[in-house]
Parts: sequence; C-alpha cells; structure tokens
Amino acid sequence: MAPKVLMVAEKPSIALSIASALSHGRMSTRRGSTDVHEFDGMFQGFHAHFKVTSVTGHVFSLDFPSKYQNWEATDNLDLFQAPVVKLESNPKGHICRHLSQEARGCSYLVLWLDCDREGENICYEVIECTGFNENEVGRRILRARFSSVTEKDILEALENLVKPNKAEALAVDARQEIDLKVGVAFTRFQTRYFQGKYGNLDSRIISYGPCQTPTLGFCVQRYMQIMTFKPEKFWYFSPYIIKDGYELQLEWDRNRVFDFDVAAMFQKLVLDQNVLEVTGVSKNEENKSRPCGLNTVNLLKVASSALALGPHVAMQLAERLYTQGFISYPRTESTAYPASFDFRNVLGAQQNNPIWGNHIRSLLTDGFHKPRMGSDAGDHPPITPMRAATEEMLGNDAWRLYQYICQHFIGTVSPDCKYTRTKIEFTAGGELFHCVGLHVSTKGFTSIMPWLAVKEKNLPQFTKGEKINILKMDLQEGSTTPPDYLSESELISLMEKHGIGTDASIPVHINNICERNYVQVNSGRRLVPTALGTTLIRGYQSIDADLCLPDIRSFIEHQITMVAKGKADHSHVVQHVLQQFTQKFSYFVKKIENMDALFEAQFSTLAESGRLLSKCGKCTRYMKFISTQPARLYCISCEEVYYLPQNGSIKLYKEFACPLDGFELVLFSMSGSDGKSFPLCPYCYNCPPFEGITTLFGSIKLGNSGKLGKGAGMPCFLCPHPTCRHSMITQGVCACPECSGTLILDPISAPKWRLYCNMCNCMVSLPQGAHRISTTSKRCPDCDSLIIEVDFNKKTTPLSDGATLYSGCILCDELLHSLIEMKHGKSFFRRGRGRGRSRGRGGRGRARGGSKNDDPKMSFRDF
DNA sequence: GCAAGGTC
Repeated sequence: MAPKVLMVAEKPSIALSIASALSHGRMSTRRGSTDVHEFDGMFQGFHAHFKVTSVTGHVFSLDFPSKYQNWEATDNLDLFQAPVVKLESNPKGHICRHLSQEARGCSYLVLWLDCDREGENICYEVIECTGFNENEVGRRILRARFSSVTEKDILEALENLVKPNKAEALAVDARQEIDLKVGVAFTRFQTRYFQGKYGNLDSRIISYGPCQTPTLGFCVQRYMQIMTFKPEKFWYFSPYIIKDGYELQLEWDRNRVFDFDVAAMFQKLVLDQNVLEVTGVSKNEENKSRPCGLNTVNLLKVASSALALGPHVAMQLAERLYTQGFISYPRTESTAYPASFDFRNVLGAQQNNPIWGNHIRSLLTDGFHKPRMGSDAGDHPPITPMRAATEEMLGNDAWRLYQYICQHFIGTVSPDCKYTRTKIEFTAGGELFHCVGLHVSTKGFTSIMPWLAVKEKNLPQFTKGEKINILKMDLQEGSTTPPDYLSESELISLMEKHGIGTDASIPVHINNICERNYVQVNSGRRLVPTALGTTLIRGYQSIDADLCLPDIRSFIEHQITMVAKGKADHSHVVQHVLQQFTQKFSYFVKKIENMDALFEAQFSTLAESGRLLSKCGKCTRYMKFISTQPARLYCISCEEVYYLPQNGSIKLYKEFACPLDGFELVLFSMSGSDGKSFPLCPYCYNCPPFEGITTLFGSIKLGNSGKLGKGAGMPCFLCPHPTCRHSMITQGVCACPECSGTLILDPISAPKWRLYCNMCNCMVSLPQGAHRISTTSKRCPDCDSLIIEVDFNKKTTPLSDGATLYSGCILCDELLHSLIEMKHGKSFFRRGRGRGRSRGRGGRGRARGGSKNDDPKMSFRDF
C-alpha cells in the first residue's frame, strides 16, 4: 500500500496553495476543523497518498495551572517559579484532535509552517498533536523550508526537506514563559494595589507588559516633552524681490537667529547695501524613486495618517479583504517581491478600473518597471491587490484601504518621478540667501500617487554676477513651538525601530493602551496620555526606569536569540532572565510607595469616592459604595474592601442584616431588561468558598438553565438566612470522605463542574465540558452516595460508544474516574484545589487576601 | 481579570 504523507501548514490558505501546486489542481477537499486536501503523487521516489491540512496559528498557549489562577490566594512572587502548562488556544476549534485523527496511519509528517521562529515552535505543537516521535523508526518528521508559496519554491522545498529546528522552537517557549510570568506578576500586583486604594481609576485592569508598557512610554515621553517645553523667541528676514514679473521671497541661509541684536545687525548690513548679487546658478536632474512593495507596518502608517483608520480597524479591514480574495496576505514584513512574481497578471486584473484603468493600460502597452528593490524577510510577498473591486462591493472604509493598496502597487511598477531642481544663490552685505525652483519632466508614479507629487515652482532666468534690488526686508519675530502629541503613525515607526511587537501584534498593543484607558486618540489620530497613563509611566520612572523603556524588550529578544542559535540552554536562559525580573519585581513592590505618591496626587482614595450605602458588620458604620469598576464596598474605619458582583446595579436590601456576620444585605440586579436580582451579604460574598470560584471582577455566571443555579432560594447550608447568597449552592451529592460533610454541586460553576465539601475545603473536579451534571434519586449500593448523571454534548462526548449520557457514583465508579483522568489532547479534566475556609464568626479571615491561615487540602481523590 | 504571539 502506498505510504501516507500528512502535510501541515500554518493557515488554511497556505495548505490550499501547497496542495494545488503539488496536485496540479487535481485533489479532493474534505471539510474539517481545517480543510484537508487529498491527492496521490510521488514522494521521495515512491507513490504516496498526500493529505494537506493546516492549523490556525499556535495550537497551544501558555498559562499557569489552576492552582495559580486565584489572585488572592497566590503570592505574586511565587509566579516566577511556578510551573506552566500548555493549553489548547482554541478548545472549540479541536485542532489537536483533528491533527491526531489525520495523522493516523501516516508514515510521514511534513511541516509547512511559516519559516520563522514562531513557525518553528508551531512545528513542535503539531508534532505533539499528531503523536509522531522524532526518534521513531518507520515514521518520519520532515520540515519544508520555503520562502514563498509559488509552485517552484514548493517543489524545491519538497526536494530539500530538513529536520525542524528545536533550538528556534525553544527560543519561543522561553519568550512565552518570560512574557507570561513577568506580565502577570506585575499586572496582578499593581492592579490589586491601586484598585484597592483609589476609587476613580477608570480602568478595570492596570496592566504591565514588556511590549505594551514601552508603547505607552513613547506616548508619555512626547507628552512630557510638550509639558516641559519652553518656547524661545527667534528672528529672521527674507528679502523680497521682483524679476521678470516673478515675485520672490528669498530664504536666508542662516534660517533664523535667537538673539534680537544679532538679527538686527545682520539686517542692517544687508539693508545698507540693499542690492543682491547672484553668486551661483545650478541645475540638477533629480529623481524621486517609486516605492517598494507594501508591508504591514507601512500600510498601517498610511491608514492612520492619511485614511484616519486606526491600526486595529485597518487590520480588521485588511483581514476581510484578504479572506474575500481582494488582496494578498496582509501580515508581512517584506517589501521585496520574489523574482518570479507575475506583475502583468496583477496589473491585468485592474485594467478596467474607472480611476486607474487608463494608467494601467499604458503601463501594459509601454512596458512597466519592476518594483524598487526592497527587503525580503522571507515571510510573505508585499501586500498586493489580487482581484478587482468596486466601492459597492467593499463598503467605504474597506474600499479606501483597498484603493490605497492598488495605488501603491501601481506606483511600485510605474516609472520614477524625474524633475529638475534649480538653485539660485545670492549675497548682500556678507549674508547668503537662496531660492529653489522645481520643474517636473516625468510624473511617473506620482500621477497615481498624487499626494507624493513634486510641487512645481517656476523661477525667472538669473545669471551669475547679476544685481537685483531688495524691495522689502522686514525683521520678523517667531517663537519655537512644542512638538505635537505623538501620532499613531509615528508610534508605529518607533515600535518597529525598537522591535516592540510584530506586524501582527503592533495594532494589538496600541489597542490595548487605548482600551485600558492609558491613552486617548485625539483628532488627527494623535495619542494623548490620560492621567492614568502618565502616572503609571512617571511611577515606573520613579522606581525603575528600565520597566518602561524599549530596551526591556530588546533584552528579552537578545537573550532568547542565544537559545535560537543554540548558544545557550533554554532553561538556563529562562531562569537567568526570570531571576533578573524577580529582583526587579521585588524592588518594585518594595518601592511601590514612590509610585503611590503620584497616584495619591492624581486620584481620589476610596474614602473620598463613592456614596454611603450599607452597614459594616464589624464596626456598624456605613460603608461606601464605589460604583466605578470594579464595583465594591469600602469600610473607612476598618479599611476593608468588599468586592461585589460586576456588571449590574447594587442597592440596599430592606436593611436586613446577615445573621452570620451582621453585614447589611445588598440587592444585586444583573444588567439587561430581564436582569435577575438576588440579595447577598457583602462579607459572605467575599469569603471562601466563593473567593476564587466566582470571579471577584467578573459577572455572575448563569447555569445552563439560565437560572442562578437550580436550587436558588433554598435555605443556605451555612447560615439560616433565607436570602444569603450561599443558598445558591445546593444539592448534596455524597458524603465527603475527609470529614462528615456533604459534597455539594456548585451550579454556578458550570461548565467548569465541581463539588465542594460544606465542612472542609475539599474541591473535586467533575468531567469538564459536560453540558449538564445533575443528581438522581438513586443511591450507590456501595457507599450510599447519590448517583450523578453527566450529560455530554454529542460532538465532544469522551464516551467511546458515542453515548452522551452517563451516570455513576463519584466515589466508587471506575468509569467516571477514568473519564476524569482521560487525556483529551491535554488533560481533559482539571484537578481543583479548594481554599481553606476557617469556620466560626470570629475566625473568619480578612475579606481579601488576608486568610492564608488554612493550608489548602487536596481533593479527596487524587484525580 | 493578567503577557505576547500566531490566526479567523
């Protein structure tokens, strides 16, 4: 039987190009998570059956294990040494399962991922999913190295297959771990520190990142230049003359001087003579070069500065134009076209366009130029129009972007612009003056890109030695002006120059600092830092300026390049870099008061914000309700914060108090027209087991029924109060083997199903991804626990016979355990750990962050 | 809820 070859590309479009080239269009296509193209052909001298499919970027992304997900329970310093796990980036896409299924029975795996570090890293993600092994005999892993997806390059790559480069892949692993740990540790720390202190911070998250923070730094740097700018007066003059009917205002070679007396002296010297002598007449033929191919960064700059489209929107539009086949792949660094590129074909597609059709037809008949040599980053060709379009087909904004891409492309194959530059030089009283004339002989590409045209300026004839009277020459006063706020387009240039982000991520970083409210986009797409943005950067500068400098990114890049080149060991580099950041982090925490002093001057403290709402159970004084996100109550005398459910409204609930702790109850109403309401005790809400189960910052999660848990309204098992939010946890399932408590199904956790013991702190994972989990009236004959019923989705059921319903006892049933242990790509079911819940009124810990007194116990079964 | 990098 012919051996099977599985080929995997980075995105569906590349898989299609490869399959088309190798099969000459004779293939069959199967739909799947990503399409699979099949055909027969020759491979390494044998007849083989090919399957070509793709991933969609990274299959996995890095995160902390669930143990470290709780912001309150985790010491941020521990994050630097914490383990990390790779989880599927898009679990619903089932890419991993898809690859594993397609790899069955294949003897060869050929990796056609993009030829950059990220692509090399994805190679190993694919290898992991397919179950291929580098040392296996009989099944081989091969890497295709290609610089474009032309038939020639693809065939050449297939003839020269190599091994994937582990060192480059490891460099990406290193970058991921460093970015994750540094970003998350700083973000969690400063978010909690400042959100716990100030009421009017208008950002839900106060984030830190080695790309986003230097990006913000650039904006604030310009802001500081403007704020500290001191205008200076200067003086200048320009002789006014008339020659052959031309009125001319000559330019002074000194341009301007900053001393009035000196300026006045020069003016007097010139006026005393009052006659200019022509000292030079020169003519130069000059050339303005046509552009190179268009890459992403240049497209984004033009989109922002000329089309008033932000990078984020521009990329969304470009993405759409690409998927609809109007332009080539929009994420590329290259400005050079491959030697074999078919320009005639691209031009042909545009020759009926009403705006530039004429220009194109003349290029096709008179001959066109090859674009100016740009740089080839080895990724994708420059952004090129592929298919003709009209404004009606695309809509206004997409059309303007498409129009630019077309004009730019046509510009690249048009002639250069040629013009004559005439410079006349004058002298009077020892001072030098000049004027410049421009005459265009060939418009070239500027006729299709008129905004780049050379502006004609005619001059009369002058001859050397000629004398001309000055008709007027006043001394003029001017003043230096500060620069304007940083434009988005300038920011993109700075980011590119300093290696902050990539073509794909630059728009994301800019969008982040806008959405987090660190900068605002003003008219002309100029970025003005907010109070929060400037305070943050000034804060970093007051503690450790490295944190907001672009060098922080270059440092990381430099370190991981050593790994990529095989000059340093992956784990040594990660440890070394993390050690440095740990030190920086500790110092930052120690010196946070420097930054806090700036916040104090800028923002109002919790005590100054909000309005009095409900009584504190500890001191019986009224607490303040702070409505800005995250919504919370603050007790001024106890200095405690009590977080509330988000995305809804809060009011006092009948002045009832919780019988457990004496805190007045509040009524939470979810936003929306049919928003549900429920009363809750602010203290109970912030205590385990709620802490870390429902997110303190997130909204209440609804069960599948759309209700707040099946048994909402049932009496609470913790306290006798009928309206306590504890009542939402219901349904005893079985006895906890650790203590005499009852395991309770937590309905608001769906679909992350789990059980809690109401006595000790056990938390038990249930089959994750189940569509519904419920109790039945049956009991287990062995241990007398309630039998639970697990309802899986048809498509995702892990049951081997495809059944969707399974019932069993959580304590005794073997299959249920194996369901929980079952590997489904990554561990299908995650183990959870409960947090200690100290019991009794006085023994309860602080509302937030204080109660680390109880060691979390393991789940009763070590799943 | 958190980073940055792929891609849709």
